[in-house]
Amino acid sequence: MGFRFGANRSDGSGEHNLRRGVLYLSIDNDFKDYFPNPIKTIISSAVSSVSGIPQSDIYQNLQEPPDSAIGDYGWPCFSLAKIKRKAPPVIAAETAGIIKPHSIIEKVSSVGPYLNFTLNQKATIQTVCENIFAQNEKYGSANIGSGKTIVIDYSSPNIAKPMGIGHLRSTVIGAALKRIYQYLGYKVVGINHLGDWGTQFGKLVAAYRRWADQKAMDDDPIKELYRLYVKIHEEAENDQSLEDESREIFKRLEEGDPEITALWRKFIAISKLEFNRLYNLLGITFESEAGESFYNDKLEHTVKFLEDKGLTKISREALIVPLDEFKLEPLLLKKRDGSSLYGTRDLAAAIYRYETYKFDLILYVVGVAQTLHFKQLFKTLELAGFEWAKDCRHVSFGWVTLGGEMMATRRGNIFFLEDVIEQTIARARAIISQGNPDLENPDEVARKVGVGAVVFSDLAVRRDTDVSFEWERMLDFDGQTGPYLQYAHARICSLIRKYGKEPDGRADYSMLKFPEEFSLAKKLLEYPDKIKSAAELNEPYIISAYLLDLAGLFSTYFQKYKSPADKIISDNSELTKARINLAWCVRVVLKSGLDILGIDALEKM
RNA sequence: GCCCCCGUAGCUCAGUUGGAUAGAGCAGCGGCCUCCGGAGCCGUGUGCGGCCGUUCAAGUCGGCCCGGGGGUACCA
Repeated sequence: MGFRFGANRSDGSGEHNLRRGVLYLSIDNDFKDYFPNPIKTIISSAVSSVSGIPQSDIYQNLQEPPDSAIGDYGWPCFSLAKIKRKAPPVIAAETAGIIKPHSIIEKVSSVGPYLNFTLNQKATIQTVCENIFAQNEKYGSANIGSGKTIVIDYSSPNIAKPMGIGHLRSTVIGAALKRIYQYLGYKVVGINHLGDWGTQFGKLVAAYRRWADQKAMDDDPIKELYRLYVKIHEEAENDQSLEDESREIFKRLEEGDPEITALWRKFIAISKLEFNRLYNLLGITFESEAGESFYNDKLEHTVKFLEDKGLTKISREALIVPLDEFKLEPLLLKKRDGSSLYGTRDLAAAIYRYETYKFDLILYVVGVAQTLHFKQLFKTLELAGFEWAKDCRHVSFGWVTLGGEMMATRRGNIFFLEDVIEQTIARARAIISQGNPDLENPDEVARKVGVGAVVFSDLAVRRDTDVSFEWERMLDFDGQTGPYLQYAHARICSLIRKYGKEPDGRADYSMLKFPEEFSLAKKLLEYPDKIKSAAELNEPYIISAYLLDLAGLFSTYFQKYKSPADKIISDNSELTKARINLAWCVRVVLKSGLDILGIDALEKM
């Protein structure tokens, strides 16, 4: 079976780094001294050498002044003032006098307690453009994760329920995180922890036996299973015997009852067909699809292991891991009838995954409702002596609400993901017909735009905020949307097509004198740090927000200068070269970011 | 009951882990194709639920109150 326990075995990388009494993740040090912005690196290095404050602290605290007339980067001197025991404005002024200008940093000044740095426009634009031309689609990538493995548990839908718009969150957040970490050099194992086991199957079988409509099962099996699922939950509200019956059926499934097992297989086959169709549409892939049932033969080992460690006890006829000294509810391992629970299976899964992948970090992209569950799970792993328990993270996300109410399959108030995507594709198709009827592959483009709109809607906000679903907004492709980003990308592609040559990165960047050109360069400079932050916080929306900024700056720039001399493509071939190079860099970053989010960067739309 | 999360513009959301004057999109209104794509751009108003505290500095941290939600033993 290949299943064994490696408690207390060190993998060599999992040192306990203590700061503020918090156990550091094994990958935290990977980020600490990663300074991808060359200009911030120069500034923070200079400030560090005159102040003695660690460069990483300074790098992290460099911020954009409220007005670009003050400077392009600012650093608050309060921490240094405290060390030197002088007033912050005095320290700022003194320090500004010490630090020498540089070819890129043309002015060091102070305003009140802030130390400010003004960049040279030409040197900045040139630096960033040459950087991006040199790295192309690898701009912003890194090898800080080289040799390390991250496991991400995402999507993980439950069998026999259609995928609702709510399930999309785990799926697209997890898939984006996977690409973010891969971009930083980590090996990532994406796992679809299918909900293919548990008492819910007992419920489903009970419902199937009672109310299944064979014709409906043939026509649209997933919808029929959904109907049964909702119905049994409704009926069970007033009929306790249904709950008991369901538990009994699940127990027999766990014991291998052939008839129930056959039904179970049938339900899984139906669901997987539907899931795979959606995964294809969304471009989602996994390295492993070991679902809950996969661990069925490993549960006894797990339970016995915990028993041998003396962590368990019987309470109210159930086998539990008491956690009250940590102010947590107990983790239930076995019901009174001996059957397993999701906690049992998650324990076995975590251990199996560590044994199999030797991960440096494992992320569970699961809704916020399961916060307590993961606290219990991680604490139990810690108590069992697994030092990697500190490398387990619940990456939670908020609810999808509908008119202020939580969407939940059981309540029956969900929208089917497939229906939603169909609608957005249809909307995209309509816009194409109206605005760009000569497009050669309108259906393909409509599909990519529609999917992009849906995916982006879930990646555009912080994970933990609940998102309210509104058709009106989902079908609106204006403003802060996926199609807006795709449109900006397509426009730049169109420009470069018109230019007719492949830009090579060489140009006289001193010719770029517009403030928007400077702003774009500075924005492009931020991209690698955004990737870093997105990984540190496990927040893909950081990339989404950044791309909106970037696309917005470009759109403004593009539309503002319309006179023949100021246009990107003008009679002045040297100037055109420089401008096209900058636009090309914007395109590279837009495409890179969209790729990471899982949205197709279109050349025409 | 106990624990956790959340209240920012009419709506949907940001706010760089405590920093300089709280920002976007949508909706509304008013403008912009002598076209490098109008799925775009420009202009225009209102806001941190309330009170007290911590300190040089609070939308951000702490306490209490009000309001909304979630979790809380055999569902996941």
